[in-house]
Amino acid sequence: MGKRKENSTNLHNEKAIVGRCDLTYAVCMIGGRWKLLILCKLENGKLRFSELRDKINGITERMLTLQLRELEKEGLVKRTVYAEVPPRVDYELTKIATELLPIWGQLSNWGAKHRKFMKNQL
Amino acid sequence: MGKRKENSTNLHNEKAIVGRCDLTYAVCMIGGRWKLLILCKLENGKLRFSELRDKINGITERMLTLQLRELEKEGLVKRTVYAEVPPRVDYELTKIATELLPIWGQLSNWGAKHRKFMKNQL
DNA sequence: TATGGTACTAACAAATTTGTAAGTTATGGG
DNA sequence: CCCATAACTTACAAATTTGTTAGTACCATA
Repeated sequence: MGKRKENSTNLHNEKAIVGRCDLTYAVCMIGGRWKLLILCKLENGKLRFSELRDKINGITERMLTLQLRELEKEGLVKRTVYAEVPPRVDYELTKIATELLPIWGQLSNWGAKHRKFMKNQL
Repeated sequence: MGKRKENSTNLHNEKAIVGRCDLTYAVCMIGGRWKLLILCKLENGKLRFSELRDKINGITERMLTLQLRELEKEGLVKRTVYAEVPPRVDYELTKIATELLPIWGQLSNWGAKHRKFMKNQL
């Protein structure tokens, strides 16, 4: 997002953990505040910047841009720019990102179950 | 971890997202720097505080405490205190946490695959 | 010539998470 | 009485993420 400081313990720890653990690596990849939401919106096909912005309640253009840029770097979304005026850009999931979908389904089910479970604890 | 500020846009956004999306809810739950590592160490049974600390390279006692406390609140680990001196405390996964294990397996595989894929991009 | 729409970027501020360093508690053994 | 030990706390500082506000470029159209 902003650039990170080289030589911080923080960065060092993160690298050490992510470097060893594929699970943490995978989870870090989708760890930003809005990333999962963005990816979910793209499940059914391409969307342009403004469509994403309008579908995601509360996100600012800055945040949308930042998270899309990261997702792009990570190879999870593909960005296509059309040479038009006014500009048009669209985003879609990459192949490897779509392979996450079934896993998300399961995680999501688990989440729903956990949520109910916690409610009953009150 | 530290208490969060009521009425911040930040908190508000998080609540709104997590409130609606089971997937984000599930991912947030394991989102701290050290949480997955801790949970993984507990896969094979109970461990005491000092054992966790020693098995997790680079973690400080403060961080270990914080993350364990959250995991406990979230119902993912169970904490047991023995009335001894010096104190003894151990931690174990709860039932609902163990239901995540197969999903982690898949995510982890995906992570490994993605990592290879990215290497080949260079 | 002024306007409008789209997809951004820049500068700054606030909130949140993570790390550092130094205590604290209680008690059994010497 | 003093010390060691395990499992924490506390106060503070640094790093990182998120949010706010105000711009930018482009050119077809009015």
